[in-house]
Amino acid sequence: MASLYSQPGGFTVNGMLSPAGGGQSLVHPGLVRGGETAELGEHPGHHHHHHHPHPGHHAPHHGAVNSHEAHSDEDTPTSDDLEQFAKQFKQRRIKLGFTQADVGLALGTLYGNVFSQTTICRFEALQLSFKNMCKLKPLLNKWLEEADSSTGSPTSIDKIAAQGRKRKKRTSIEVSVKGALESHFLKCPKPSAQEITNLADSLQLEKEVVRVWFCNRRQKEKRMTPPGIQQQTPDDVYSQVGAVSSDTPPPHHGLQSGVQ
DNA sequence: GGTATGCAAATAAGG
DNA sequence: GCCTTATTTGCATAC
Repeated sequence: MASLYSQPGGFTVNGMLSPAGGGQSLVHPGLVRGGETAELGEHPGHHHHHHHPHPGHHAPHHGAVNSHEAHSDEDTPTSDDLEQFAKQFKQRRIKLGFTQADVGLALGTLYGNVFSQTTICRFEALQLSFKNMCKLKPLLNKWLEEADSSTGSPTSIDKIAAQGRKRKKRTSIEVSVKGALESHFLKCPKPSAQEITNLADSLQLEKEVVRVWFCNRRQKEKRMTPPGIQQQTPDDVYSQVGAVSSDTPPPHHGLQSGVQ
């Protein structure tokens, strides 16, 4: 019973109707299909081979990514399909006079989940993971149909929307509060439930927010300090000889999509 | 004004 | 229930 999220009924917990702001961000790269490399992602001045707008030819799953569930209508699109769609989507969207934020909001009226301008932006720029792109494509496609089938007549795509938000609104933690959390983290990276409760209470934050903050903070810590790495300053080098690993793995953990 | 993007909340999935 | 890891998503703000 705990719908601690914004109730799809009326008001939201913290800001009410989203100011429609929002950007999105993620990071990189490109859609990488299950295991094959997709040349999506970036193309700073490069070639373009547009071929086949041709249905009938499906994704060449390499028999690895093959799913067997819910593929009612569409199979997994290929990276080309997505690229194609994204481009066309953006073009139409603009032609119809809608902004990315408009679309994000409209998705809320159509489906119940609102998306931010950021997400729409990233979709258009192919900056979401392949899987994520596949998930959003149908929604955007539907909006597109809805939108241009009714050119001229404002249908339902523009309303207050934002009613059935499923995702909790992102909490903005004040700088001073962050500082407090940070100092607690240094003392104790893994506080008990009780400690979290106390901390949440004193900082005037929801317990869940504090718990998640610590989880995320720990993740960040790991990213910053991959195992096998000796955080050593140039000076330490001299005194640490032969102490540990002989090499220094790159501090970067850039995988395909995810870590930032 | 919209749009892009860095940092990081919130979520998903397996323990 | 909470943790971890991987990922999705958006606030805030720079273009």
